[in-house]
Amino acid sequence: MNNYKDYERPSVAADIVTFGIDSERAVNKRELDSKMLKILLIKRGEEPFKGQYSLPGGFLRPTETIEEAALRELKEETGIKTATLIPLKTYSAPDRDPRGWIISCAFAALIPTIETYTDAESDAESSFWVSIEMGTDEINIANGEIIITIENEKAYCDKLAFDHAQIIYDAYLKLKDEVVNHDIIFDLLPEYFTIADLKIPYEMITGKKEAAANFRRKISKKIEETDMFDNGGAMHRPSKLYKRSSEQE
Amino acid sequence: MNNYKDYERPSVAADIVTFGIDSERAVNKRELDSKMLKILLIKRGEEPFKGQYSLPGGFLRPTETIEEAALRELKEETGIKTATLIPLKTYSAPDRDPRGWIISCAFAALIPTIETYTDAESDAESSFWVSIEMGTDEINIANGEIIITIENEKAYCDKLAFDHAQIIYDAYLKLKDEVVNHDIIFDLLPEYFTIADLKIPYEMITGKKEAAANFRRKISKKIEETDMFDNGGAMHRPSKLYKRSSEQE
DNA sequence: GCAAAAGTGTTTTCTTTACACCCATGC
DNA sequence: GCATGGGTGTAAAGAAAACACTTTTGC
Repeated sequence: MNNYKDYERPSVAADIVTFGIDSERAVNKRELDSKMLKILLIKRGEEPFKGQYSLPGGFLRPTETIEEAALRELKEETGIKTATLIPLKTYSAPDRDPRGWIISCAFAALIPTIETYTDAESDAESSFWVSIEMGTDEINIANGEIIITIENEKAYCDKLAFDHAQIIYDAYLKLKDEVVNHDIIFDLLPEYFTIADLKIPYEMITGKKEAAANFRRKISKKIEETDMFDNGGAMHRPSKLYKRSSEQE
Repeated sequence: MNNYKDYERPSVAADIVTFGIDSERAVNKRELDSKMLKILLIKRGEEPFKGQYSLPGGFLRPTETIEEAALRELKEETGIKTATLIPLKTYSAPDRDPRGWIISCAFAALIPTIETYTDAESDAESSFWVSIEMGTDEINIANGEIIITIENEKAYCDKLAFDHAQIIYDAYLKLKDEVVNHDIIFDLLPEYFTIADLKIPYEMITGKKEAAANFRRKISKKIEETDMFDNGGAMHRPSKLYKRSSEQE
């Protein structure tokens, strides 16, 4: 083997698909609060892909790990200070970036309910939350403004820069897999939550409706009752607040 | 954002934890064939970590993806031509390699039964298969010659170079997770196999014994009968050979 | 009272677990 | 015959699904 310095080196970036649940208080007291799964995008102000959307991200520095780089960029570009990071794959097609040889370590980042994180704390003008919904062969982003088409596991979208359509698709699949197999759903919720807070995002992400009584039983081992209640003045019985069960898995 | 060329660039390597099932025909006809989960290691002939063990791997080239780099290095260093690659995380601690700033995209690679791949086809003198067994707080490699100690998800071993002890530990956990949740066990088997070929590795990897009758039922939906039988002259009823079910999941 | 969602109970179905038993083979 | 692992049957226990019903709230 030759000396490692003989080899050309790529630039290494971290790109982040940030997921959050947006809870908008219902205007009409007869309705449930509307909950949406959202991701963070950036509108690109410069070339390449000027005017298109991209994921927050940036380059790895010699003094940090790639996870630290991801969190640093997330903070710089969106104001978010803490998040659960889930590593996705590394995107390394030689032609994925027209600027040159740049590979990207992609992450999914999960933050507890969005409202507590945006506006007040955000120092980023350019990043914004958009809704994301998974269909059978497409992903609908920002209520139809951005549509990712899926064909044979490949994702296409001409409004998203680089291979970010593919990264978003892969991130969504990973999120779903983690929700089904590893209780990661709790990382999208605040410390205290109602059963509905848990059930609605769960159904959106997995794409499957659950009967209320059955869902309650299924997750009962993973949560603990508190003696608090939540009722946004809605016209129905108040919901008990739960927290994540303290026993380890 | 500045021009990307302003940033210093790391060397990027791919390191591979190659898993395979080694089936040694039993000497005594009264015994079952012994099956072991094994991984591929390399004895380092040069500094750093001269004399210690490391994973096969090498540097990413500008014309290939990191997956292609992993498969190329696997072929060059071990003679293995095809494998199922599972991406692990990227290891990027700034001080992980004493030679300089080198980050590593790690992969698990799964190959069908070892014997068909080694000796005859291998053009690598330096790589070799060693057994791997997971205990509660340690990993036993090569029948006790290499012991990885686990403490709080951190892996330590002074016989393994770089952070490769940690990579092997993470790879094992990932393999286990994939076997439990995603039927990846079939990628460790040849096209035709007996129920025992399936059950023994499954139990070794998951660390849980399954009652034979129940295991058979559990996996019955995922396999198809053939009209072939396998009996290495053993003193018991011959085993029917099965293949993976052709229906997609 | 009424609508809406929270929450409980019951029955049915399916899957998982445990265990008893028969089958085919080489010696 | 006998030991060994391959393979089947069956019953109990547990989890998932379906559905009917009660509770608490704001108007």
